[in-house]
This record gives sequence, C-alpha cells and structure tokens, in this order.
Amino acid sequence: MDKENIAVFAALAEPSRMRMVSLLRSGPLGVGEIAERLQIRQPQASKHLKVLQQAGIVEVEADANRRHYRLRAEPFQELEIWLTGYRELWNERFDRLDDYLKNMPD
Amino acid sequence: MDKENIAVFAALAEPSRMRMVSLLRSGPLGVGEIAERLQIRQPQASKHLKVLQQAGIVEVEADANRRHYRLRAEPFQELEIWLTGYRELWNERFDRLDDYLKNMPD
DNA sequence: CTCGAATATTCCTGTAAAGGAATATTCTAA
DNA sequence: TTAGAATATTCCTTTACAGGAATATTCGAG
Repeated sequence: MDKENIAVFAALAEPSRMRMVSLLRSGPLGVGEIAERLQIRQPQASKHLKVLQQAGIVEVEADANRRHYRLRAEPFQELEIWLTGYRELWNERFDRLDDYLKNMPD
Repeated sequence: MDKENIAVFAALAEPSRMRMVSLLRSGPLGVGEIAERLQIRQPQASKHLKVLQQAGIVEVEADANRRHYRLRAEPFQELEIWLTGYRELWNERFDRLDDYLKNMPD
C-alpha cells in the first residue's frame, strides 16, 4: 500500500536477508553469528543488516563491541494488515477470520 | 522462506506494480485501463504485468485483442502462511489466532 | 485483405544495488 | 595505552532492472 511496505518488500526480496530474518525468529544474534550461520562474509552481513534496519524489520542493541540484532514486530503486523485487504480473494473462510480479527480482544 | 516468496516480494517491491495489485483487487482489468489509471505508458504496464505474472501474482485471460489480468489467490495465501511463522513475535493474542487458523473448518 | 486498436517486445541508457577486498571504527582487557 | 575482537564503511566492479522510444504482433471490423 504505502512507501513503508514497499521498503519491507524490497528488503525481503533478497535471499540472504530473507534467511537472516528467518534466522532471527529464534532470537537476537550478533553479526558474527549471523554471518557464520549464513555462510556469508561479515561485511556483507553488516550491509544486509543495515538494509533490514532501515526498512524497520530489525533493531539493534549495542552491547560493548557486540551488536545484537533482533526482529521488530511492526512490519509483520503491517503486512498482516495489508494482507487482510486481499483475503476476500480466496474464500469465505476468511470472512469469518476477518470477523475474528475485528472483534479480537486486546 | 523459499524462492517463490522471494519472487513475490521482489515483484511487489516496485511502486507501479504494487499499485497494479491494489487496483486489481476490485476485479480484472485490461492493460490499457491499468496504464491509464496508473498514469504510466502502455509498454511499461505490459512489462510490469509480465513480472507480476511470472511471480504468479497475476494471471491473464485472452479475449480477442484484449488481455484481462486478474489477481491469483495463491501468493497471498502463501504470504499468509509465511507470516504465521512470525506471529509469535508480537503478542500472545495471536497464539489464539494460530489456534483459530489451525482448527478452522474448510 | 487491409486498417486500426490493443498489447507485447526490443533496444538503448541510466541508475541502484550486490559482492569482494581493504580499511576504519569502537570497545575491552591487560 | 596498546592489541585484538567485533562490527561498520568505503571503494570498485559487475549486473539487474526501470523507463523511453520505437517497432512488432495479433485480432476483429469492414
């Protein structure tokens, strides 16, 4: 819909970054660990993390030398919301889901 | 997660294409109408539609001279599924949503 | 069978983005 | 205060992709 979603899609449209995001589901990680697990070089890892950060997908916490990158919830929530505009596409099961989401308690 | 999602993200990471997808929510359209409503030239519209088609986001039905482009449901369903892997990120409300989705009747 | 409408394709050019390599920065420990 | 670990940044080169312009294709009407 808007500019921010475009940035999120662009950030995720790259295999290494997609794998980073998947990796970070299990919790925050440092740059070195990410690079190692993804079998990429540290500078590339830093660059990709920067892109993810600028897209708001990831946030960083400094701990001395280390930087811990962690997933942010908001972009995923926004994708969820964006997707609701397309649920009517497939079938009426999701009309019920829409109702559920609308009435969902906090 | 996989290659197909990457292609979908890449296809949506472009403003004109994103607007096309949004436009097509209200139903199939021909290339000329799409180009006109998006204020882009016809060749660019055709090119973007081709990208969307190759990503599986859109399908085309030939009607004489005309080509009617329509949204496909599958990529949106897959995004939905992909997103469920991230719902745990924000809060436990969505644990209930997960239950709902799992037990959702066909 | 020719014309015009609708759409697709090709060619060209500019630009953005990715990876490699090297280097810069920042912090802790000693 | 210096060494080394962890991370970021810069520079360079290559490649992908977007838009413009022109042209090709395909179809129905007449």
